[in-house]
Amino acid sequence: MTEGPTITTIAQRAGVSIASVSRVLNGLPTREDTVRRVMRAADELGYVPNSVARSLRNRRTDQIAFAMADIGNPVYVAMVREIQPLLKAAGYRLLIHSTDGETDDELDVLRGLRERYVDGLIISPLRGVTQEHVEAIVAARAPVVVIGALPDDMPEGALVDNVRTDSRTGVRLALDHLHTIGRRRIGFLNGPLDTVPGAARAAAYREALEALGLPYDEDLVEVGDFYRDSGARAARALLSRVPGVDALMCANDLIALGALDVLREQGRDVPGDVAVVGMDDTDLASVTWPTLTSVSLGSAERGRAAAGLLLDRLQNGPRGPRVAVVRPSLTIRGSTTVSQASPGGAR
Amino acid sequence: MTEGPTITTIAQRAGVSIASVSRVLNGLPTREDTVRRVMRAADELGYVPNSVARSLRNRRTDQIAFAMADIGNPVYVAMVREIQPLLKAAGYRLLIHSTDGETDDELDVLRGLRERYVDGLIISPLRGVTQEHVEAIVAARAPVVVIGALPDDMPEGALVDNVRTDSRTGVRLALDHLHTIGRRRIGFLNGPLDTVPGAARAAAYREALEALGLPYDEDLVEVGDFYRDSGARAARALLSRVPGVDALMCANDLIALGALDVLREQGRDVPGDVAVVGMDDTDLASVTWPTLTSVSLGSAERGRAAAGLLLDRLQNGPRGPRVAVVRPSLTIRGSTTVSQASPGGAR
DNA sequence: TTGTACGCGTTATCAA
DNA sequence: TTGATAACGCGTACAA
Repeated sequence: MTEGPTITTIAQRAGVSIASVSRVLNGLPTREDTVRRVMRAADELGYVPNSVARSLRNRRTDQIAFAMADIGNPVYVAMVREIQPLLKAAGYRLLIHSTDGETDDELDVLRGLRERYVDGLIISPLRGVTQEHVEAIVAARAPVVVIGALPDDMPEGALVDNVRTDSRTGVRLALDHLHTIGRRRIGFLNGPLDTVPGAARAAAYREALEALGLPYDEDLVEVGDFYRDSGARAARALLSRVPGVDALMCANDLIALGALDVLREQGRDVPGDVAVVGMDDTDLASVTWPTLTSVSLGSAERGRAAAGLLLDRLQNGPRGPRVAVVRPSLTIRGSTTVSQASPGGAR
Repeated sequence: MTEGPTITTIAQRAGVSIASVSRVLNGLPTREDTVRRVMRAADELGYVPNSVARSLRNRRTDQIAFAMADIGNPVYVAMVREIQPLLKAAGYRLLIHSTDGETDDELDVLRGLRERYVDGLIISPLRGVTQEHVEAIVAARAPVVVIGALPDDMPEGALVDNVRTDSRTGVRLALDHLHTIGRRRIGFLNGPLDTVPGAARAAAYREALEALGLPYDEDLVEVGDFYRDSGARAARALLSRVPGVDALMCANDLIALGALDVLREQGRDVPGDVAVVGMDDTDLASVTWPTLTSVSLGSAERGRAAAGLLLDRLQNGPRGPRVAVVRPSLTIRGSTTVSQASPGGAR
């Protein structure tokens, strides 16, 4: 009772061999009488197959892992939310790894693949895919989907698919919008430059300015972390350095929250005095006041695409590396449009 | 190369038996020369132990599952965020199950424990622990921690610990606060009554009113779902039925968001005309405008406590069922205090 | 149609 | 100190 029935227990009880039990349990053709006796015994014993033993034999765990920097970040929550039901529907369990964005932790996860405790992995490396990442992926012998940028020179043998977004275009959409509503002194609050998003968005900001014929002024740029308080610090610094700023482009929504805090604290009207745009279009964007215009990088779509690619590879066997690109879009809300900014009317 | 080295491969290469390989790998006393040869062979082959085989042999998976209604809910995110690092530090991997609050899915998870794919489970049943839950827990033979209420009559043999909060006291804190700031017509926006939190909070609301000597008026109560749009609907209904309401107690923060939406839309000042209190004290509460006073039910603490209880049981063997109670507290913000409500001054 | 026997990769016991 | 060997629970050739 305390140890749980196995097919051997059933075999004894039903008076047949373990092979017959296994056959019945797996629905292979068996004499009807045998089927009945086995099923009966299994029922009475409350038999449940041991998934570990099955995994050892079948060389598959029916588990998939998702590794990202921080499960507290709404972007990753959105991804998990899409990934989970897809995996579940396909019969896989989901493991979660939070890496804190530490490259070492990411490498541990990738190397851990060799222990074969999962059939595949979705990973979103925060600071980019290093040579060591690549080596670990090649050595993994389990399919990996990378959400984010991948080096151009991936080795042939790597079982890897790639889901990426185009934050360049994303930033461009935002700056175009700000330009359209008449803003010309557009500040930029970025995250760390040694992260993939940070670096990409920095470059994109310059490019977008150029395309708009606006000068690049490094006084308008502030670098911090991807958090709210850091965003507030950065905003404060930028506003005191360049009081005439009429728009703030923020590298993510949390930074934008911090910026909104400071603007409110200083009594500056949003978007009247300063328009604000966030990035990632998280749930937070519709909660702030004014609501936050934000560049959507399609977190949900990226999650879905990643799960889709992985499942396809798992179910339909080997295929060449693939890339899925999710197009960014701009969700315009109150922080850049007066109409929505004060629905209550005069107040 | 494609199949991965095992201890047998190593044994051949090192010219020793698999037993010796195993000993060396597990750090058991071995002749130094043997150690060197084995380690060398293992290194050269890039050996990594197969976790599934090890699990089969050791009867432990080093995995723990957390099952909750919806990973998109900030309450559960807060829990996961605490649970994950604790498990990781103790050498366990984390599996996530989203049950959508469906009792059937919860039962599937509980029954799935018999497949032995995890060493333990933390579960937060949305609609309460039914007789079927209890049976599954007893049959599980793996330790379970339930976050939420547990029936009084749990059978002896159940390996179950319990983490609960006291939402009665939580609601009481909120209503006391509202009463203190002079509110007397306190509406209540609740979630479904067939959920554990919904039922508990409904009762708590009545009790708290009574304690304050305020009459219970069913016109002041609206029942919907635990979501923002539902909260908005409920608020609209309540406000049109009883325009003179001077406070809204909301059964969670999402409902409160919806209420804030409606109040703003109707041009009612918060907290001047109507004070609002949420519940759960999620990250959202500090993002809204005005910021949201909210009853903290200690999601993070509950997560931590649950992980602690489970790990303790796993590491230190059997012990009687335990209960950890997390005390609620009230985080006062702008939606109930004028001072914080308009920091920008006259505007 | 059924049963025997082996292998999946480890760990642990028991002789030698 | 070491090697042969037996589990762990399941699936499946192969032979009967």
